[in-house]
Amino acid sequence: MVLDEVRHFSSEGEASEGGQRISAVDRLVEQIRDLVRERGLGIGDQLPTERELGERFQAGRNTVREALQILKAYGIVEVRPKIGAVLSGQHEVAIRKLFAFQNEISPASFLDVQGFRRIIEVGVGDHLILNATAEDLDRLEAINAALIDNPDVEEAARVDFAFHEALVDMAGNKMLSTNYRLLQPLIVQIMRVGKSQRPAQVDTYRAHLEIIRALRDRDRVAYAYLVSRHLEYGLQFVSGS
Amino acid sequence: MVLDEVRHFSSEGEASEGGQRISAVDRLVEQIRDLVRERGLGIGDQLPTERELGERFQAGRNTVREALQILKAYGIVEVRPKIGAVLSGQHEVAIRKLFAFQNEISPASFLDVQGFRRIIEVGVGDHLILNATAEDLDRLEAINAALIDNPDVEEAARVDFAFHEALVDMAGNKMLSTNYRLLQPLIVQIMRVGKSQRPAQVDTYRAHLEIIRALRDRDRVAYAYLVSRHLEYGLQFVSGS
DNA sequence: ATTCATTTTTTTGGTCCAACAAATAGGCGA
DNA sequence: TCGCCTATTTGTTGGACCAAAAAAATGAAT
Repeated sequence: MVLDEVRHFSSEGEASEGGQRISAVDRLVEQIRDLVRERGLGIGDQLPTERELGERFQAGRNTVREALQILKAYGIVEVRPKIGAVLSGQHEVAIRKLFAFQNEISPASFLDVQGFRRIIEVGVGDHLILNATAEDLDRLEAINAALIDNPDVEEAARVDFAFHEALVDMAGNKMLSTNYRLLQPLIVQIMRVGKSQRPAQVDTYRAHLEIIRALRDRDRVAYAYLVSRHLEYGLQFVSGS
Repeated sequence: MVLDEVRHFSSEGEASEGGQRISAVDRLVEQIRDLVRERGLGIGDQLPTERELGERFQAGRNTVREALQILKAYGIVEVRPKIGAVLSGQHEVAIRKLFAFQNEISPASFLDVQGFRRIIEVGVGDHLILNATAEDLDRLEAINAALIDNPDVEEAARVDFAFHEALVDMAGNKMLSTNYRLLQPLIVQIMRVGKSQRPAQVDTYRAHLEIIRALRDRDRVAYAYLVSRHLEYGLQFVSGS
């Protein structure tokens, strides 16, 4: 059965500058982003319904849906039945998820991750030595305290990460914190391995205490040494090649 | 017109453990990933057609398309008209794109990015001082040479980034390189601003030369100082608050 | 007859629509 | 106040058509 109404595509002027033909879906992604910017929408605000978006931007509902899937994968929106698409603050989560999407752990990446951490955590030392307040260090100690008598390996690994995360966050650099958190899944996995032995857990607790003490003493050499040693310690659990 | 064949959904056992109902699209994403794993497909290999995937996994073509949009957003596949979906090695590119998706440049993030770079680039110093070969340094100089007499601001910024990227890559840490590259769009934008003035471009070239010299001399103190100063130099072009 | 260029056919992604299923917000009544 | 009902909206499917590109068929020239 032939439809009476035939749709005519690509009637737009086809800018002289060639470029690859932009798909309707990609165009919609941009248009929806613009819409959000125009209206100054924030997290929690909701977008028009799929049908409305389609009508507004001259696109079919399936096309709108495909665009929304992309926005969803990017963590920009979250779609709930009946409610529609609402602006979501899950952007960073999406990045993290994507980052760990096919990053299987290999012995080599163990070394890489620890090397990365060493550069970061030693690197923030200068700033921490100068600017860490007593409250900051108390907070570190509070986090560290949750490490002892924690029978759950998974939970202990999480606390361990929280300690190092807090350390990095104290540098007050958003990019730094974001990048460090990106490796969270990998780091936690390394920690999980280390935490399976009980004595190791106590060693971790003590190493953290020493690091805090170095910060209190504003001893940057000791800090750098202790952090390096602590991270190398974690490697001993990796079955070497 | 009522369809003769009525589809019956959710006939699968509905695992006792509640959990949120998995959408058909998400299920398809997993199934396609499994398919790739099963067949041991690598980059460049192509997936079945959308219609085939739909038939194989009992899903409509639109559903398959939505799943493919997600895989595409993740950089797992690349869809070419007529060819179909082919496995893509653009995973990292996708991460980078996603990372820069809503990271608008603000004066604050300028500072953040430069601070992050300082920690990284200074941090790799120890390794470079010890392990950089003459060939490595020659390569750096070759890249740097492309900086002079380059009238195109965009191209000069790219070369500038390539220099710093090579520096970081020389550390031989994949995680480090990946994370550094993540900031590429932001860094290049900073550089673009700096390159708009001609004298700044020459200054950049000279600063790079000094850094290379410090590495040749295996002078770690000079290296750290020069890198820090070079990165701070870039900040002077940011219109302060 | 073979080879190359051209035309036609087929295949496949891109887009849209109509229909129905499922979920739920919001109204309505007990 | 509580529970039910309805209307609306997303979730999913099948079908139709278009455009582009590959594949196949055709034909001409050597």
